[in-house]
Amino acid sequence: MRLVIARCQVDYVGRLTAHLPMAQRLLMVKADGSVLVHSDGGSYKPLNWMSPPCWLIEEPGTWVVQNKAGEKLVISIEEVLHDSKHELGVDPGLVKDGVEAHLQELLAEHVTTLGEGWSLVRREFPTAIGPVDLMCRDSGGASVAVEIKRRGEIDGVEQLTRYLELLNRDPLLAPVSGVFAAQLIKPQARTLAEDRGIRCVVLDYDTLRGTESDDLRLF
Amino acid sequence: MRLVIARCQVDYVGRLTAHLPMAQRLLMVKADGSVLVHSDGGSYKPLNWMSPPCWLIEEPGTWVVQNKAGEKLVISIEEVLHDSKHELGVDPGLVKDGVEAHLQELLAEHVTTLGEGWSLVRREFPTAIGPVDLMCRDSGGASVAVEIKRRGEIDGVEQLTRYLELLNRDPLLAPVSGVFAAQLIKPQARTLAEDRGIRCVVLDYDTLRGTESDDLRLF
DNA sequence: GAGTCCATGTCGTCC
DNA sequence: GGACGACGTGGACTC
Repeated sequence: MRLVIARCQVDYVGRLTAHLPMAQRLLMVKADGSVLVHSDGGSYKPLNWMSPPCWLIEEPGTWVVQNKAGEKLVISIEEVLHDSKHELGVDPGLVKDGVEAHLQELLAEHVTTLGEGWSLVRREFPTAIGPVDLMCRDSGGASVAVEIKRRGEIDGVEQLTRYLELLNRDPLLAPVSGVFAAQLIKPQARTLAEDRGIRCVVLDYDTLRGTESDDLRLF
Repeated sequence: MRLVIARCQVDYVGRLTAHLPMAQRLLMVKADGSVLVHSDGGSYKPLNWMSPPCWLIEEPGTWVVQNKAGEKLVISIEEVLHDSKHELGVDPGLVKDGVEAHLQELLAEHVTTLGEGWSLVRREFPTAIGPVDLMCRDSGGASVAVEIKRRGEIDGVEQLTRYLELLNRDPLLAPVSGVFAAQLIKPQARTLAEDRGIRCVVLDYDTLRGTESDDLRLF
């Protein structure tokens, strides 16, 4: 990784056109050739950048970074205040927990959270327009499609509605009802869902995990 | 801005839980207290970070960055390989061109691109669930709601569908038809749109801009 | 503050 | 490689 602090001006031409006037910034050149232009504030997003795979051509006072698609980043350098290189090696990568995939696993294992006597047909139940998170049967044997979200918003309700519309055309499955399950359900999403006859269920991640721990403790 | 190259381990606890094993990385501390942890590859997104406003408490071998919401980033430092500080000053900021807002402007000025004799009622036509990009009248005086996207995907069709459903309840406007206009329309979005009686129009940014230039040349 | 929508979104995964 | 959905989405803008 190369770190350069420089007074520079940056122009990007690609999916859009963008210009950064002359000012002092950090230029970060990663081992894969990608370049990031950071200011001393804002958030984690650089002011400008080029993602790998891309190539940096360095001339005195001008860097040109290009990718295969023809997007181009031109950096004009007026003054270099710092320039250092560092060997970091390959990163072992991030380990995450608590995301939707895990919620789905937990709920699949404890499908009775949704109703007494319910059973799981399968996770990622395939349809022509994409997989339904969980397909279940309720205690009466009726099909229920379950959409799981961390944050339940209007998009998720639309998604489940599309699935239900399609699934209910299949005479082997119909009638299929819907459950919208999320750690947090926004009021507007709840209103839309209930208006469409979709049941809303708020999930508690710790309780689901706790249930799992309890199960394990039985052995 | 402070740049530290260090062998470190990072743990984030907040909206999710994430862990980075011990390895060499760049730690960037910005003037506003925000912290970014970068590896020597990937793209512009840091492996881990804390956005401002947040506070860094530095102890020997351990940094703790926290925000008001209680999210926490704990960085355990085993070895420091580089540590430098730089005064960058405030950045003048980025100037952009070619985004959706500009597409909307251009199409609003050249609404006849959509059809002979069409006229613009208004941009950002207000509805209870959000503004419609363009409200037009066709040559016969019928209302047309236009949704503009840079990339036309399924979400955009759903959005326009919601607007149309609402607008068609208004006897003063109904019947309202829909146009889905985008620089690129994904096949699935096109299928869904046309299935719902929504017309799809592919926009050419340069042609729209060219049309504008021609107009200007007349003066 | 909540709701809504754009983004050079980026990122993973599945096909 | 393309399509699709999640994201610690972030950020801007409206009400």
